[in-house]
Parts: sequence; C-alpha cells; structure tokens
Amino acid sequence: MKKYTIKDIAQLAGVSKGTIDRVIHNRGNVAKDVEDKVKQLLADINYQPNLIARNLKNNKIYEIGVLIPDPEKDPYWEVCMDGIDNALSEFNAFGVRLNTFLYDPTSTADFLKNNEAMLKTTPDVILMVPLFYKEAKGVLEHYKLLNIQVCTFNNQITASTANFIGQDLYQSGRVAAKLLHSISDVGDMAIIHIDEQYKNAVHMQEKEKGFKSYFYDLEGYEGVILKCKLKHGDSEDKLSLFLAKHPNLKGLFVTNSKAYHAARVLQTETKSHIKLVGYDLLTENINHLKKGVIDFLIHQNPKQQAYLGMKFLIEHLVFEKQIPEQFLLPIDIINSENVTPFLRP
Amino acid sequence: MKKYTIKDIAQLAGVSKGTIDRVIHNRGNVAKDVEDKVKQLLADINYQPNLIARNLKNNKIYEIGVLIPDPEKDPYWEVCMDGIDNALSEFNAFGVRLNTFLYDPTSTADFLKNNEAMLKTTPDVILMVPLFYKEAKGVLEHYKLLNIQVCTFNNQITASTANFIGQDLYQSGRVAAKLLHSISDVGDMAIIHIDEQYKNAVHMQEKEKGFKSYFYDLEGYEGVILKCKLKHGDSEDKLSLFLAKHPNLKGLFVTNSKAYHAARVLQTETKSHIKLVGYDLLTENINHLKKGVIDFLIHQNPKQQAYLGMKFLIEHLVFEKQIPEQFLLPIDIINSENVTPFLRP
DNA sequence: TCATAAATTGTGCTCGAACACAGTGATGCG
DNA sequence: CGCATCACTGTGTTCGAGCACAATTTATGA
Repeated sequence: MKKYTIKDIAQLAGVSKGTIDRVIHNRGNVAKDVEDKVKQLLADINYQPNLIARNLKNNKIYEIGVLIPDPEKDPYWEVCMDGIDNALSEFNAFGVRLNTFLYDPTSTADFLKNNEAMLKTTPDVILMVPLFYKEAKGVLEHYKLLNIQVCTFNNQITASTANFIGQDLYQSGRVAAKLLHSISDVGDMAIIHIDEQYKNAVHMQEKEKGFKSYFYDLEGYEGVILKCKLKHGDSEDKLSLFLAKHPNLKGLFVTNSKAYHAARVLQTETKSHIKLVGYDLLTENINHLKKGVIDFLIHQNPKQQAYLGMKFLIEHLVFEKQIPEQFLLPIDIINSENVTPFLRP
Repeated sequence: MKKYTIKDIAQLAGVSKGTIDRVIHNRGNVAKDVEDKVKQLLADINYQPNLIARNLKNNKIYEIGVLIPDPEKDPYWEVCMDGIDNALSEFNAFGVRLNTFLYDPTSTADFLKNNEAMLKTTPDVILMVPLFYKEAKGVLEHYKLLNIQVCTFNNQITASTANFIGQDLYQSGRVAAKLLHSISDVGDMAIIHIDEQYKNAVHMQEKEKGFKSYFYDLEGYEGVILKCKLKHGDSEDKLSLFLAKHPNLKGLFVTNSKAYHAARVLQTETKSHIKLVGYDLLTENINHLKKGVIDFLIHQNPKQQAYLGMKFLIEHLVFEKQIPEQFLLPIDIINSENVTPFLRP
C-alpha cells in the first residue's frame, strides 16, 4: 500500500505537480475550475503531505535559546536541565543546538543581562522561565517584535502571548488543603511562605487562595487558617516560635520547595501530630518524606515542564506544529511509597 | 550553520560519499586504512545521520494491529482508544494505519479468534493487552516467529520478550496501604477483590502482596489485614455481610476499578469511618471520590499506556528507534481535588 | 608482460515536496 | 500583422541518505 504523493494527485487530476503545489499552498495563478477540482480531489483522498520530504530541504541547525534560573542558586532548577537534555537527545537527529543561559533567581539585573547574552546567539526559538513579572513582560514583547517563538514554563505571566507550560496553582493549593484535611485531626491549619520575595508573590498567592478556598467551602469546619512568612536565615527559629504560639495547630502547608525547613523544626520538636504538606522532590524533602515528617509532596514536575517546552519548540521548528497557548500539567501527589518512579531519568 | 552531511564527510576524508556510506553501514569493500580514518572522523564530529533524508524513500503505509479488550464489556478500556487516537493524530503524517480488534475480556476463545483476524491484516507491528497468560504467551511466540514487533501494556506476561508498558503493581499496593494508613484510625484493613477470574490473578496478587508488605514492615502495627473476594451479582450483599462481621474495620482496598461497588455499600450503610482506596478514573468512581466516599484512587493511566505503546511502535517503524524492554509509569495518586486535569483529552 | 579477476572507489539515480523558471496559448493594442 | 502582456501550466533542480552499478586501481596467474 502506497501513500498518495503530489505526483499521484497530479496524474489523477490530469495536471502537473506544479499546479498541485500551487493549489496546496494557495500560491495563485491557477484556473478557477482546475483549482476547485484539485481541492476536491485533495479532500476526497484526505491528502497528507509527507513531512519527511517537506523538511528535507531544511538542513540548517536550529538555535534554541534557553534562559532559566541557575540551579546552583536554587536546587529546584537542577532537574530542568535533565528534561532539556532528554528532549535534546530525543530530537538530536533533527539538528537543534542549545544555548543555555543561567540567571540568578534573586536578581532582575542578572536576568536581563543573560537575556541580552542569549539574544546575541540569534536563537530561532526560546525556552524561558519568566521569574520576574515586569522584566519578563518587556523581554517577551521584544521577542515578539523579533518574531521569535517562545515557550515559558513554571511561572505564568498573565495577559501575555507567550505559550505557557505549568500547573494550576490555585488548584494545587486546594489539593494540599484536601490532603491535610484528610490526614489531620480537627484543628488549625497554617500556610507557610518561606524565602520568597514579593516578585514571586503571584505563585504563593495563588496557592494560598486555593488552600483557603478549600476550607471555606467545607461545611462545618471550625479550625482557623493561619499564615506565617519566614525569611532566609531565621526561618527555623521563627517557625519554632510560631508553633509555640499556636498549640491547636494540626497541619502546615509550605507553599514552595522549602518544606524541609519546616520538617526540621517538627522533627527536633517531635511534633508528629502536626502534618506537613509541601512541594517538589528535592533530596532533602524526600528524606523527610520517607521518614514520615513530611506527609505529602506536590510534584510540580519542572523536569517535565522543561521537557515539554523543548518538545513543543522543536516540533514547531521541524514539523511546523502549533504550540498550545497553555498546557497545564496534572498535579501529582507524592507520598513515601510512590516517590521513586517520579525520580527516574 | 549547517549540519554535517555524508558529502561533507566525504570531502573531509578525501573519498567519495559511496565509501562513507559503506563505512557507516559496515558494508565492507573498504580498504582498512580508509575505514579507520573515516570511522575516526565520524567519531570526531559526532556524525548524526539526517533521519529525514534516511526515511524519505519509505513511502509505504505501515499497518498497526491493535488487540485490546472490548470497552463495551468493561468500561476500563474506553480511554485506551483515546490514547491510541492521540498517538495516531500526532503521527498521521507518517503513514500509519490502524486495524483494531476488540476481544471479550472474559473469553480466551474470543481473544484467540480476534488474534487470528488481526493477523489476516498482515500487521507490521502489534499493540496488545495480553489478558490471558497462557494464550498470550503462545500468541507472542507466534509473533516472534513472524518477526513482528510487539508492544504489550497493562498486563505483564513474565519471562516474555515482549516490550511492556505498565505499572509496578506490587508498589502500587504499597501506595494504597500507605494512603489508607495515613487517613484511617487504628484498626483492621481489608483487601477486596471484585469480579476477577483466576486468569487475571497475577494482577491482584501483586497488589495484595505490596499492600500487605507495607503493614508488615510497619513497627507496632496492631491491626489485622483481612481479605474478601466478591463475585459479580452478589458482590454488594456479600460485602455488607463482611462489614457486619468485622466491626473493627477502618479501611478497604479494592484491587481493581470496581471500587464503586464498595462505595455504594459504604454510602447506604453510612459507614464514613471506613476509608476506601481503589483504582482507576471511571465515572462512577469519580462521583464517589467527589462525594468523599472514595478517599483516593490510584490512576493506572491506561490511556497513557496505550498512547505510549503506539508512540513506541510508530517511532520504531519510522525512525528505527529502539523500544524499551519495560516502561513503568509513575503511580498517580488521585483525590477529589486533582482529578480533573487527569481527565483531559 | 599482459590478461583477467578481485578489491576498492566513484557516479548517478531514487525518494516527495518546494520552488524557480521556462513554456504555452490567448488577448490587447499600435 | 507583429509583438508585448497576461494568465496559466509544465519542467527541472534541490535537499541527504541509500544503493545499484560503473569505473578505477591493485593483485594474481600463465
């Protein structure tokens, strides 16, 4: 069995392949009746152009610019590189090259500096984590002017045209709430924000809203939802005080990957009646999960996010596929027993 | 920037592209010194052949045989077709055709009959669910003789050469145990097998083993692990009796997608102190999950399994990619709050 | 030494889509 | 009529790898 080719169609229509090509690409210069006839024929046999042949001419190496936070500054980003490498090795036969730029996640200046450096490599497409709202917005507009296709992940910049890959953070807050509710005794809950500047605030605000909404929706819930912001350095002492002040606490929800700080406090103070839910599969979090100090982790799957971003961009370049405007990953619930398969390469 | 082509390498080595081709494919008839030199060169520049050009000649339509249980007989299989369709539409430009055969999951004869029918379509590769151990083993051996590449999913036939996609069932039993342990009061646990013939027994046995192992590993656990087998028709009455007989029950683990049967019983008897964990996102299960009668579902992701099987097979045909011997999906934990994103198309 | 076989190497065509360019026929206009 | 213009159509080349076959060089034997 053979696939239909342009030549076959030309023969069927009694014209030359040049005319078929003109019809397919709406290049004009085709007699109306011939055009209609060919279009009908194409529809009838459901013609699918051979992507392999279509891309044969294109033997350039595509440059992919990658602009993400430096894993040395925050280990959360380590696994992203694995996801990118996975995508790269899957598509390495299609001629793509990476230009990776790592910026300091605490410095907008460094973000802009690395962006400039990346643009110097004249990327065809860009994969980025837009940590800083204002700066990222400007940068994205610049890309648009340059007509560079972008994929963003992890942080959603609202009202932007960039294609985004990530999670529904509001809903993930609700998931955390449901988990804490199902494992805790009746009592108060606390939302703990650790080590986050205002710049990243959208993140934690969304999660906080979702978390609260779950308990507000509950009928007959009598506990109180507390909130506690901790800063780098004094976080564990401050949390200790917070726990002492609220003896009726039954659950903690840490809104980012730093749940291990809270876990340390709970462990040293042997408060095993306080349940703990956090985010992300950092080694230290996993250790506490296995010991039972952390009860659940929500997996934001940064690796998969980065992988998908790369995949979308490459398939866009090579096969002219459309990149979805928004791609939300499922919210993975992790406990001590199902953590291992999620750590696979 | 250009990619290295055979022509480039020929020029670099000072020979013709024919010779390069002979070296790459070990076709012989190349002088030893030239061969060494070219091989060195290939390694130095890390030559990657252009897969697009390599496959250009191949304009045949590949026939993919699909042999899976009939969703009309068991709704668990409904979503498989979606996964297959997804893969198909992703790769439809590469010329693949599907020949789907649905067999009655309760009849080995029907399985064999449909297998015969499928083989009549002379498939190039086969995707199948090997429900029945003995029959599937014979069928797989037959495929091997015919030199047909196979992907199996959902059920692992041990000691077979077929490429398998699925989950670690032992571990998923442990996950269920951990979940029940974290949400239940201290008391007895029961493993409920519903509607399964001995033929599918490997399934439930593995899950049962995992479930038990979790509690046996626990230090100081005082509850009892009970077991209850239910058959079609009388399952709900029998479960009712079982619950009455064991007043100290605190958790139920249903080892397949039929947790909704148990949920109905718990609901009518208003035994909300008994927690319930089951498998799979059937509509009825989800309804009970949202009402809070089922506490957690473990998602076996049959849709993703089928999708991956198709993807592996097509990439094998089109790009000569290796199919992994075994591909284990992560064990997804689902509660009422994170269920929605998992239902997406 | 020369014919012939064997070993090695080079050439040219194929695949399907894309596109530049050449070719055809009809019409208009001085 | 001559010729330019226009609308449309056909032809031929390109991409990179693969492979058949031609061409060349080297080895062998009488």
